[in-house]
Amino acid sequence: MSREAEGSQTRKAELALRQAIVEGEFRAGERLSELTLTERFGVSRTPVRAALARAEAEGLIETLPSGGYVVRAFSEADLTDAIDLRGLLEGFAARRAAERGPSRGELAEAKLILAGIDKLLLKPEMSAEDFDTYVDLNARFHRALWDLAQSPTIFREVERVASLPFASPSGFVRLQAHLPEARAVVMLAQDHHASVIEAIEAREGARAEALMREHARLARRNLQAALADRGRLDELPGGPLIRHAASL
Amino acid sequence: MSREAEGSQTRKAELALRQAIVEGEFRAGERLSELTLTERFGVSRTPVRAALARAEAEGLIETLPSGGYVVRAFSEADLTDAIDLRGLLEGFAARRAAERGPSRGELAEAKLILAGIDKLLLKPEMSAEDFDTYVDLNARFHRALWDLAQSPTIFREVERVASLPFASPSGFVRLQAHLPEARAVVMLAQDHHASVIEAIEAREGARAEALMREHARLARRNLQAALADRGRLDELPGGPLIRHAASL
DNA sequence: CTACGCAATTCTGTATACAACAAACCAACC
DNA sequence: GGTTGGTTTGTTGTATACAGAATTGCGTAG
Repeated sequence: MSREAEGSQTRKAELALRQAIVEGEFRAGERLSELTLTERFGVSRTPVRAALARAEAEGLIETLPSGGYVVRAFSEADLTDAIDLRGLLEGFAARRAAERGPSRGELAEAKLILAGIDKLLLKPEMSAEDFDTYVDLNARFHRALWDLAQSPTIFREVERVASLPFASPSGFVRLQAHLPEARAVVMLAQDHHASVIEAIEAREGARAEALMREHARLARRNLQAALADRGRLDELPGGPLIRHAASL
Repeated sequence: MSREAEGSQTRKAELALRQAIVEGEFRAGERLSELTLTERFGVSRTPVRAALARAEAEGLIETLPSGGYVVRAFSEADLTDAIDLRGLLEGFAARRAAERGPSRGELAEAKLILAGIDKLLLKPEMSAEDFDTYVDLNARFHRALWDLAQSPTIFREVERVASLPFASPSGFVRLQAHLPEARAVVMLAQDHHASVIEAIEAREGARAEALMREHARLARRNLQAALADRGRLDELPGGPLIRHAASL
């Protein structure tokens, strides 16, 4: 059976494992027994094993010296590093795109997404549904940007770094939803988006790079705000995996 | 049995597979049958499977839509992208190190390695053995640099990007060995090394970053030289995996 | 009450059997 | 001769049995 098949047991185990970890159903540092996961996911050990190997490659879990896996614990420094790394790679992608000079057609998709977000921002108030739409459009914009570098290698690595729930471009966006300044942050982010496309079009590589680096700092800002009042963090994807200075 | 154990069948398969691929024992695009590898490595399918999964995570092979793996083919663009990516991440590590300001003790190891390379360069001519020593010291210097950022996340990613044979800091060094300008390139590289440590010590983050990016360009220069006369490339680790414009 | 050692259990590493799928091949028919 | 159909072979996906190692818990001795 194909590895990418929807009905594949391996895929089933991968998705279930990923979801269980990200939703905090295991405590950070908890050992993941293959047999336990076998019962839980309703598949045999072989697919579970494959899922564990993949999760380790993604950085969600880590191996014990004596064998087996434990759920990884993330420090605050890990989070900011991951976010910065994402910004670094997105900045690189943007610079490459600018230096290469994409055609008008290649830029079309990104501009279309931008217009969609602009339209959302026209509304005086954003509903929860609007916010979902925004999260989706935001994710799509970032992927479109990665694609503009026209480099499978770069795409691969930035996708990888952004696969951690915290480092994802949409990772902390949801956290703003209930914050009063949410709208302002979204508008700021959208200005970054528009500026980076403008920079790419004008072949201003350094500017495009700097913009994406700064853009990632918005995520760090949201992270800081979330860390300030602890409660919010747990409702975040992957939130429970964050190890706090207090609980060290 | 531990996954890291030396005698582990999985480890055996991982090493054997990696070596076989890098040494070009498979053609690029060739399908890797699990059963074939099973015979070849003298282990069962389970460890072979684990080795394949790992090799895919490292980017040496890729999955077919219908299942199974094929040896990845690298275009020239893939190589330069991988090298640039390594430079980007090493630059980030260097900048982080500079901004953080490592203690004298933390810098000691890097300086020791630098001194070792300086000593090698004092000799009027470098023997093959000297070159091996240089390759080793060079690799150690780079790892020491990655470590100076004091960030497991950054270390992890730069190590990952540098795990591809071409992107490795020592990837193209061996290629210079027989070139007349080898000595000059090594001296240039060593100046980069010394300068980046100096920049880190002086907390000059932007300079440290720029230096490491430029440092990686040396690898690109070597790559260009190697591509110019095709013969040399095959004796390189991973060389046979490079797909040429001519053979497209 | 604590510390040490032994035993039982649980876990992972490994091999292998079985089933479903894909591709290649051959043959027959148009 | 080309195409289509079925068959056959090889491949991967999955489950599971077995062995060795690690961990846990208990009992005992100090």
